Amino acid sequence: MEKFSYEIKHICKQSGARIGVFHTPHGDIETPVFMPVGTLATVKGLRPEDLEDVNAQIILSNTYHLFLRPGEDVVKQAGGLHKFMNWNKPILTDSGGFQVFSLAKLNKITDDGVEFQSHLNGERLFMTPEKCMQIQNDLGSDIIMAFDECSKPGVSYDYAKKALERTTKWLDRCYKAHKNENQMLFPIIQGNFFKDLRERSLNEVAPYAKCGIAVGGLSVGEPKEVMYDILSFLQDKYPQNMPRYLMGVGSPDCLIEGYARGIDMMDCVLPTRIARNGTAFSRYGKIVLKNAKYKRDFTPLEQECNCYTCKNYTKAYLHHLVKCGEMLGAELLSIHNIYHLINLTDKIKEAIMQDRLLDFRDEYLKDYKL
RNA sequence: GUGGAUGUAGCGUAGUUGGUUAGCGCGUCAGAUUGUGACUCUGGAGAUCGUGGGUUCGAGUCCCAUCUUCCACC
Repeated sequence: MEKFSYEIKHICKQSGARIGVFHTPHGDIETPVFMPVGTLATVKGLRPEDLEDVNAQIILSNTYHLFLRPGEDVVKQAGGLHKFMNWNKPILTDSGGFQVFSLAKLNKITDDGVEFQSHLNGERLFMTPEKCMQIQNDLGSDIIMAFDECSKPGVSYDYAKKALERTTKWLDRCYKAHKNENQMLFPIIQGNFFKDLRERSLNEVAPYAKCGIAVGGLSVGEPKEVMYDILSFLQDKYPQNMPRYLMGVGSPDCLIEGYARGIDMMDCVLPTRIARNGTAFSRYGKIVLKNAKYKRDFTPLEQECNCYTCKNYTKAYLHHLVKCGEMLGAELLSIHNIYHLINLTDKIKEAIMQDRLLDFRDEYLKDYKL
């Protein structure tokens, strides 16, 4: 019996957005799904119980970070990532491809792999597709990502082409090195902002996609319209019978726009990062809790929100916590922000079910301040 | 009462032999954050330099008076 499969339950007639169930060894995931990010084997500020409370179905963790600290051997010895961090639902690990480019001091990219310096201590290290697979195999996540090269916005056509070709070659090596049938390998589509390169990348990596494919290299600083345009272009070209994962997105508006373009899975650090800096999502836009106008606002972040934070705390209290730099403020805001995106995804599911996601988007964005 | 010290933004302070628009930290106000280096980054507002007079081309800086606070002595 296959350990992974994807069942499509409904396709929105208006947008093409899908509702489905992704079966994995650690349980089913209803899509569309928003995945909170837990880089260092913890979603910052939330206990696993909190994640359950906000209805998180799957979380993300990170190969690059866990490789550097504590080391994949430690996680393996602990019995795998699920046991190590006490989270028994599905986990997706990012490959470290992005981090090697965004965090580490990059020394050299060759066809063989990437030489980089650890952001922790400057140690020179070498990452290859094979090493990346070995680390993710040891971590024991359910979904593992291919080691890719995420080219930056603004690079030349020729460089973007070279990066996508290398990504495909590395994918082939990932595929050959990966043996664990309890882990699904997601290929990643690159190609920067050139449509023909995107299409080419999709066609090259699709044969390696068994139950899931990802779009990388977007939401890296380009205008949103550029991302939406690429996503629209790709929408009818993906393999149909598997989930599509848009990496690193997003904000509430990006979630809606992404799902409306046939994306099934997204992840983003935004809800937890802005929470740590004192900002909350709301139906009408961001709430910056630092602002003085909340000093005596004894109402919840959102009256109608059912999250733990909104049910028990006022904006005045959150304002106080944020102003004092108290960690509870970051925790409560993280809970709310993740709940907000997951709850929004639930509303989107309803709209897909009713074949009216585009109407829903227009209604939603009309009152949403970007 | 006498002698000494002190006074610069809400708080703490820098300011050279007198020399452009009085600098900094905290606080304050507002923005940013998208496959995560938690507690970050960017920007704004806020000072008739205790008060009054004098010297000087020019005074936070020098002189006189006065007030505040603190210390010591009677």
